[in-house]
Amino acid sequence: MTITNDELIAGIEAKNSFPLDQSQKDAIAFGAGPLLIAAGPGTGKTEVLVARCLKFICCDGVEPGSIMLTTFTEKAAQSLQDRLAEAFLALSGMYPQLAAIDPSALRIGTLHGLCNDILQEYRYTAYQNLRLLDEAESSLIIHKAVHKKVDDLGLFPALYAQFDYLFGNKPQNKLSKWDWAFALQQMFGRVVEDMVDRNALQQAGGAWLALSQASDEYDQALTTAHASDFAKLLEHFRTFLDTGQGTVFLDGDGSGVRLPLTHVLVDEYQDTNPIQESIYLRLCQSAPHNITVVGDDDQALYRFRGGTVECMVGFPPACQSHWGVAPHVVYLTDNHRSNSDIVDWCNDYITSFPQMNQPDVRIAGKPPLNAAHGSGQHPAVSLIRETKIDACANRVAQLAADLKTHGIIEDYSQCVLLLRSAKNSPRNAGHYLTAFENQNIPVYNPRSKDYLQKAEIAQCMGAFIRIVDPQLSNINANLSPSIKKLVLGWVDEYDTIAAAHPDLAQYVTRGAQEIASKGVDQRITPATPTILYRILSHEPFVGYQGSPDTDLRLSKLTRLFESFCSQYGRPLYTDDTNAGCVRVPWLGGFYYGFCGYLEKKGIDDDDEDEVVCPAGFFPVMTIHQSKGLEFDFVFVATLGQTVSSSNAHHLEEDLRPFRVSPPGVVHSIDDSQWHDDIRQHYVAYSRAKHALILSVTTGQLRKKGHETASFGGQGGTWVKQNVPRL
DNA sequence: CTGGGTGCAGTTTTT
DNA sequence: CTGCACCCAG
Repeated sequence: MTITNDELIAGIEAKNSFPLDQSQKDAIAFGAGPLLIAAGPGTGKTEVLVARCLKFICCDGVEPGSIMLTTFTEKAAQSLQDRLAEAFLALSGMYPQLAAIDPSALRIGTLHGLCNDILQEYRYTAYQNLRLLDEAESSLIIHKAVHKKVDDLGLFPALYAQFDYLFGNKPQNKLSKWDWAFALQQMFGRVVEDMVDRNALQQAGGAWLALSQASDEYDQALTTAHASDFAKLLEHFRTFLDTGQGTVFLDGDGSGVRLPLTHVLVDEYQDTNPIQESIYLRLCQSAPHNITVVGDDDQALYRFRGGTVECMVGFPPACQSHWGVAPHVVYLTDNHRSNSDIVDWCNDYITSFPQMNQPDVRIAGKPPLNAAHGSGQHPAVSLIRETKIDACANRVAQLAADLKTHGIIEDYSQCVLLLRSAKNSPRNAGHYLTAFENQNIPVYNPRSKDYLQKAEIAQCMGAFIRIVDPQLSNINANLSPSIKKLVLGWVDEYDTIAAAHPDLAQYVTRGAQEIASKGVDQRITPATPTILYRILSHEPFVGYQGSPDTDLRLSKLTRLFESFCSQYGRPLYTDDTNAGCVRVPWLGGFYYGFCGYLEKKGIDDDDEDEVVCPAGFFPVMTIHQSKGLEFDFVFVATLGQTVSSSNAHHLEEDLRPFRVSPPGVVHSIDDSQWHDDIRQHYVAYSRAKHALILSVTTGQLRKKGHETASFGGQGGTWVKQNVPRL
């Protein structure tokens, strides 16, 4: 029924048609107990994780239903699932004895997804009939319900005094309700994700007590709304694990109906947060603690959402203190991605900073990357340097065009331009986008699209406003200029298309008339979200259907609007005192709450397809987006920024003394802001296969190693090689 | 190449 | 308010 480890390795190698290196084999074949795989960029960590999972199933005879495999994003989970299925298919073709195995019972997904499934599956009482809120919906609840409670309790001054960094530089008297809502949301999330002890907060008094009281109000609001947010989901799951039902989940029911959970594999462990760490350690509490964690401590990018590399760096001591065993550690160092000059450069870069050589910053004993490929003929790491950004941008675009005309690349999608922010503004992608346009190079930049300016959104919102507030009489002086501008822009957009779409115009006018004809406090039909759906059932919206972008954008809008309506009341009523007018408080909520959220936070376009970049286009993306990807020619720009701390750094530090389980590894804000900035550059630089080209202005280059993380810790003296002109 | 002044714009993102 | 791009003077 099973195969040997050697057969498995041979099978994987035959499928890939290239051999695995020795550390990859070691990682795949390691037996029972905790395993830490420290995998540098391009070392095949996903391959190893998939193979190790197959080893459990095909060699050790572990029931697939006893294995849990988690990753960080939905997209990564999907790709893991695909690769596992593909590899298993190949293996069972080679080894017929595997045919009896059904790998579909394996639990693969994001931790959030799996926790949600399991809690539903076990009908966990505290999680029954709860609606899982996305970030926007949770903001709306805080804006609507929690803000006022916190204000009534008089907690704002204490909270502002302690958490002023969450408000930029705004003085307290200038803060809007949304400023508070977003700040509170960050605090609440952090309290849960860092497993902060509420009792300890209470006893500390002052701002800490205020935070604890505010968090209670949020909990109350969630209970009232029968809802949970992402962080609370994990909290529920963590609690569940210590209940009787949780014991059944962990140990099985003995009858074989519920299988015990015996093997856990975690990808991207460097981005794990404390509550996730606690879940993983609890899942593997039974000996022999079969947990495999994979990641690269040098590529941690997600501190802003609670991830702390310290979980990964501190994994060996955590195993030691929880279970009294040290994990086996395997380093994957053979880089199969980049030309050896780039590998050398990356090794130099990451080690050139004294900050990275402090203890407990990187995993102990981590060797440098080892290039599996040789170097090419052309310079692999080079510099485009001009005095101004637009000149840099022109040279990048020129070089891209030249690469294409000289046949060095076949398609622009073999390249990428990496930036911290891909927004279309002069500070960010702006100059580059114009330069590409001038060279007639088509650009793929999903993050530069501005959702709210899209015609279909504007037309739909404009039509809705013309129904509920036809004279725009509730857009008063108190509404902030930016919200007003957004809303009036929508109405304009609708007005200009109304004549060309008489059916829609008629529906809108009739709707408005119907409201106008009602007396005070009359119910308006249909239900509020339905009005939006009816608008969308007319032209031009019907004609938009079938375009995936547009569909997705509109469905995002309707989902958010529904959630707004469930908070602010539906159906609509006419006002108590003004006949023929929608309730003024509702309109206030609509403009300040709903439109305010859209204005302040914006909405992102989803990139729906699996393709990284469509053929023929030159991709422009954020470094975050590029994580896990590779490109032949990598251009990196927006370099040279001063290293600075984020809200996440401060919240993490402020709440650390109150954590249920204090972290084993701690760094000061001054240090960790450097670590994070260096890691971000490292991710960017290590994407390149054939060539890495830095695009910098002389001004940016003037900053020395002690001012910016962009150019290495020795004052950037090793960035010498100018890119040759073709 | 560097010091210093002016004017303007204003992160990253996943569940 | 801060920090970056850009400009000018030496």
